[in-house]
Amino acid sequence: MPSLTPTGRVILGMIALGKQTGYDIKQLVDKSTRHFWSASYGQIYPELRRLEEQGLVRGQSEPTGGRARTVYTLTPAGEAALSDWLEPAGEPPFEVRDEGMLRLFFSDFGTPEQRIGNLQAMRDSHRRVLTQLEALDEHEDAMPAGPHLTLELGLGLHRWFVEWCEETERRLVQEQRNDAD
Amino acid sequence: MPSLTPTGRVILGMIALGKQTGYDIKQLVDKSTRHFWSASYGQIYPELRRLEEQGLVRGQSEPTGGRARTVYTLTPAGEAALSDWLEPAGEPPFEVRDEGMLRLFFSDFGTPEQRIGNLQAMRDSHRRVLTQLEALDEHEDAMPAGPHLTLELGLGLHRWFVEWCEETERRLVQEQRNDAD
DNA sequence: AAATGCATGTAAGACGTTACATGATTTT
DNA sequence: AAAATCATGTAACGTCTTACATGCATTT
Repeated sequence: MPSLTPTGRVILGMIALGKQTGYDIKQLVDKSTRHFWSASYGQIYPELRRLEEQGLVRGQSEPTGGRARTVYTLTPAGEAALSDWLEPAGEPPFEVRDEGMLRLFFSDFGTPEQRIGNLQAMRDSHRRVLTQLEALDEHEDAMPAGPHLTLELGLGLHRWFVEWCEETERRLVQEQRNDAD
Repeated sequence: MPSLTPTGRVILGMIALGKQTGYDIKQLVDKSTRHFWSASYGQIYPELRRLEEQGLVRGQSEPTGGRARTVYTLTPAGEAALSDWLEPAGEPPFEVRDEGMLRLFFSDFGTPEQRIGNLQAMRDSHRRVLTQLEALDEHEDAMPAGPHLTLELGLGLHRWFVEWCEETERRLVQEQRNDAD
């Protein structure tokens, strides 16, 4: 049996959470896991069909009026696959792709102003994510423990990032002033 | 003129830093940017040729004894492209793919032990990265400001992660005890 | 003599986004 | 009547990893 693809993992979980259509799944991904795990329609719909072929989900046509609609549920095999995957296993893949950091890394080839500008751009982008996460945090009470944990983690992480950028910016500005003397 | 591909960006910068061969570039990527920007041989070698076609780098054959070796340098156009890209521009792409967090997110479908186990696995993986970064930090003095900044950022980030995991683990264990009463 | 490091490369496939297309339903 | 939302899907393209293959040079 072929193992779950990356997008397959999130889909299975989202169906377990009660999301029924590809559209629903995408909505929730954008709202809740986007900051550490994203997915696009171009992945979701084909993957749903693959999961069905593998017998992990079952889709039933349930139109809303004249609008086509396929509702998915987990099969017992799907529940088992989700359960298996939830078992802690070695180092879980962790990846970051941060172009702001890459610009910082090569910032010796630019001006001090560019370096600080890039730092500010990073700060702004983390602030923006933070604002979005803070909006979600207001329905905190209606949230299961798992989603709540990752929300807290995201909030803490981006707050830390913003602070680091601010602190570093102050330090660089200070150093620049000292050099001017 | 076609814009720089993701891998193209890091290659151009690495050549500017004095790395001459595909092999050298890969070594430095693994040592220094891996934690926020990775690249594989399968990308690097073809991309070097594309960059040459675009006139951004120039390759010259400089064998070491009987061993083939191609040494790359930036052309003026390549320097300009690097310089352009270094200019702060909007929100720099930032992506995280964290399977540990995804497991946490769905942890309501598992046992409390699994949740804690996954938290510990996350902690361990961040500790491992931390150890690697700390080893690099010892040659701190010989490091340009840019690379030094990103190293500090990586150290702080993974330290924060480890602490968050530890703190959360304590809290979860505590709650589990309370529930047992 | 063997192991490690230097050096280059490719083929296959997995993974992903973007942009486009379509049309019904609900809200304003 | 228009705009927003619900709902599904595909084609093209871009990107990336993995696994494999090759062979010289240097160190042990």
